[in-house]
Amino acid sequence: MRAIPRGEVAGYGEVARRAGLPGRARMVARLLSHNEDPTLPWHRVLRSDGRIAFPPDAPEFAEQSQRLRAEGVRVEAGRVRGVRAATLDEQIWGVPD
DNA sequence: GAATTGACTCCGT
DNA sequence: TACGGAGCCAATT
Repeated sequence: MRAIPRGEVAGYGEVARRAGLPGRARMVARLLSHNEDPTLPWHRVLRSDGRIAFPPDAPEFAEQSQRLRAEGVRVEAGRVRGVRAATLDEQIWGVPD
């Protein structure tokens, strides 16, 4: 997850796969929900459809959007624009699959 | 050990 | 793009 460059994002599934745990997207989500490490760029992790995983009324939603925008990522109504959310495996790790 | 519960994903409408 | 349904995995009840 820390390998995700500033200003880029990745999906839960992507992260799980790169961690050697295909199909464990929910596990990643669970880890994040319990994570306490402030240096972990959790805000760069989105759902497969490129949207923020929180409901728009959740306080985390605002925080994540803000953090992303602070990195130059365009966020509109909980959806991330300008970055491939589900398939930048290659873009990040140079793995063509 | 069955039922429930998510910061999930895929597919058909 | 939005919805609903089914599948999924691990932790919790």
